[in-house]
Amino acid sequence: MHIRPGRYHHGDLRAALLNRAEETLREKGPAALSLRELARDLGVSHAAPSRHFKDKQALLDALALTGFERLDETLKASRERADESFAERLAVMAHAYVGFATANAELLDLMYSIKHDPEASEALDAAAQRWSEQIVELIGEGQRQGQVREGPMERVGLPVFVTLHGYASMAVSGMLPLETIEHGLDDVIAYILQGCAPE
Amino acid sequence: MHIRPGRYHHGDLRAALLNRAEETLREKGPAALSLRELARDLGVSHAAPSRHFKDKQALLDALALTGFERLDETLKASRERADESFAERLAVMAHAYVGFATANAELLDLMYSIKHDPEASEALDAAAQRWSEQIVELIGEGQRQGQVREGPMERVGLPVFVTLHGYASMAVSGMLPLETIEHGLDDVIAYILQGCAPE
DNA sequence: ACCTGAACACCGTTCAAGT
DNA sequence: ACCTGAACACCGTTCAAGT
Repeated sequence: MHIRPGRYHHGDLRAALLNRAEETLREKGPAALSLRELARDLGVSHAAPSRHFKDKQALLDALALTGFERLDETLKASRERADESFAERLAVMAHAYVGFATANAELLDLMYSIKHDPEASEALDAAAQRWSEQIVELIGEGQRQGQVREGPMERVGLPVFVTLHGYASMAVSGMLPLETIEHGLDDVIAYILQGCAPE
Repeated sequence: MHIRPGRYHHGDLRAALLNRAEETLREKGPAALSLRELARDLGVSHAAPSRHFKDKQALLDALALTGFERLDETLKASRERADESFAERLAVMAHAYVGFATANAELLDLMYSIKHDPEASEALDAAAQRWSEQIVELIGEGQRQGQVREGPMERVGLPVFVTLHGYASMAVSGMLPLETIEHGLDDVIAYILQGCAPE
């Protein structure tokens, strides 16, 4: 078990905790996530995690943060695969977001869960803001190409944002039949295009 | 403490548990909800709840179900306040749904949380389906009035559904600034109207 | 039928103490 | 700096027993 001799069991217990937490979140759900079991899985004492996360909520917040970072990377990568037409770029981003959401359902739930601890959520808010800015850029391009109505971003971009988020959220919560998820997104994309087009 | 003599402490412990659970959910969040504390609050032993809910998840499921029922009533009531134009009816329903969501944020989160216990969620699925049928009716009226494009409901209604749900979901999760929530909905309604209009 | 009380196996968190 | 071990106050769940 000598991953890095001279540094106890782990070279990076913090990262190991986050990785393992995401696995059990995915496999057994949020209710089954316990700090003590995490510590057991990693072969450290049950008190060890407290050196890296002040409490369980801090670990969950950090986990949600990594989710936003990976989402951001996923969307950035997807944009390089898109051509220059607004419709195509919107479609690529929509599929990328919904794909991430369904592939990481429990994590997405955590990322958007209510923060009843109103401190420490600044970092999360900022991370959520960052990915919404990818939509802002997309909408801006659409406006320059005349595919999207003029107006301030809070008014023009918000509807697009909530539509994508709503689709992903419904898919994740299991309220949409699986075949609807597969075939419904293209209809939603067409509706978004029409909804934000100049009149 | 004789609420109903001859029937122990409570006339209806089940209902009392659900009521108290919703209060603490609203006031202290889902993490603070414990069966033992619920029992303590109601003056019964900690084992009493198990007579009415086989485990904690069963109580949460029942609570979510009451949420869907109240949502359904709220929406039904709102429809009586609307005139006959599609735009007006859509606006009334949108405000009613978003109003319910923000007034019952934690409960809405619970209603749409992932069911990692895939049993027993049939009743919840059915309840969610019931409120979506109110949108189906609305869309059907819009189609008959020529305000909404023709087509099967899964294709025409789904985009409207996910837009409203996405807006409510963003508002509930705290990702939208409060003033955006207030002023943004009317823009979203206009966008929905344009998005599902005949081309 | 409905509830109690004790018991069991688990938690999260803290804190002195070790290396 | 990083972790351990014991301790504390809490859980959810079960089950014999009471009324």
